[in-house]
Amino acid sequence: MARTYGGVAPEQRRADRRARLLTAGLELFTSTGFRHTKITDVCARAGVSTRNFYEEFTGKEDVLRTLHDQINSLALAHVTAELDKVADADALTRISTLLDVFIATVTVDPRMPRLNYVEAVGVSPELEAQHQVWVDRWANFIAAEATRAAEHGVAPKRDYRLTAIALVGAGTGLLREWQAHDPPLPVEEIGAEFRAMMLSAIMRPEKILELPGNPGARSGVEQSSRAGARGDARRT
Amino acid sequence: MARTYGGVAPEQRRADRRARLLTAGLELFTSTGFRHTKITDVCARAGVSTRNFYEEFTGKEDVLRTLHDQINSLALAHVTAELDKVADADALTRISTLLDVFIATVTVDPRMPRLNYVEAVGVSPELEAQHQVWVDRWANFIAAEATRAAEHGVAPKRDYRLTAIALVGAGTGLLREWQAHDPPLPVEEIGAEFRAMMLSAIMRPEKILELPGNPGARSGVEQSSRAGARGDARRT
DNA sequence: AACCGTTGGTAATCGAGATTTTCACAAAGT
DNA sequence: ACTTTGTGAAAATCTCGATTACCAACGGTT
Repeated sequence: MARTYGGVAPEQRRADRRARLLTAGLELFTSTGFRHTKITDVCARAGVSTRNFYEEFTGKEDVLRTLHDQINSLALAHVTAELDKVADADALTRISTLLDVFIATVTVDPRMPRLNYVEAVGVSPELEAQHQVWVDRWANFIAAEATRAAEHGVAPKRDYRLTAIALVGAGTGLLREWQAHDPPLPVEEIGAEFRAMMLSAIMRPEKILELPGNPGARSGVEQSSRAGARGDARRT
Repeated sequence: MARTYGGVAPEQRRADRRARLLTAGLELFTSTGFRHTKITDVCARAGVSTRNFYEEFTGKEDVLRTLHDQINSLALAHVTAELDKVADADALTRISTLLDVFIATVTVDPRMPRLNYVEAVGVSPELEAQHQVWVDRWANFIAAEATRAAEHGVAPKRDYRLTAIALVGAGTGLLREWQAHDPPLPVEEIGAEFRAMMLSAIMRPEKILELPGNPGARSGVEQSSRAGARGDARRT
């Protein structure tokens, strides 16, 4: 067993087919849409037989999950690499770096945000779990940098977990719009907005605003539990 | 034609079935997941035959689109109603109101954000278009309030379109996490975070930060077009 | 009370696409 | 050259769910 075929090792041939399937999947999922792409379409475009498909993946979703992971991993790798290079820069520079590299990486190819933020949503519990994991990772990243900024005295010392989650959401929203809009939104403006929002969210004072006399909105709409509605979220 | 059956007019019976189908759809789409719910499931739970189903809807997606629209419309109605009540309050109070009412409305039932931000994503071009329309509406709303704040001198005069889109994304992200997390995130903290982020994003100065000497990240990663990387996005 | 038009539920059809199996070939070892 | 075995294409099967068609029941009408 394990002979070399066609000049290349079987391992290599396998890897090639797998790579081609992933490429085809990325292309079709983001154009036809995941729901409407058939396995045979992917196989046809990749030049791979269905038999080989099932040798590599358990089904369509498996391909999607792999792509989703790949894209996030790629971005994370780029970000960590850059962050290492500016290991001892000031905190705000590091945050800007994190963000610039992230945006730069995923906007290289509009199919990446499309797959990550549109096609891979609401497909299966497994994929939702995977999404959850990545949101956590990115949020932790952001929170860690924010904490660092706080230690350097350029941001207040507080819990940044929710802020980080909201920032991940902001980035997701911007990128989803970016890839959907026609005419396309300029990448530079997306990046600038994301950066400004992140910096202002991190550097903002604990109490943004003490509402005068009338404290916020209060009326007809049935409201579940409205404690802490004046911005006094706090931990510990 | 048009007799009264079972005591009620046929119109009424139709409307009832339609309503029951929508309720069943909301329940099943958010538990089983849209992909994996079958039309017959919806019919069974609603106590409606497939024949009647096709009298009301063209298919599963039609139900989903209707629900998506309903939820957004509900939230918008609540928000505009409240905003009218504080028509001449100061700008920041209005913004807080907008936000509080929105959060209060959609967190009444976790199935709403689940359907809106998870199940209804990446299903079909039509649904994506509908999503786009709603993002635009909400973003315009936010941008209008921000502009109002600027006119009152509590925020800089600038273009708030992208900021508004990012804020919509932030809200989406927070709510998606909220409905997915176990143990659940406290609603009050979500609201507080969203409000703080919105206020700091709107009130932030034009130039958040002039990067010192080394201007941001620049290196290995291939970058598409990096003009404006120092935050000089501007219109007109 | 018999009739007719409308309505609803059930059961059959129909089609699409995923998964498996078969078959022929090609390449390596002997 | 011959056998053996991995490999790929295509065809066959097989399952599932959407859609349609049919039949029964019901209520008002005469």
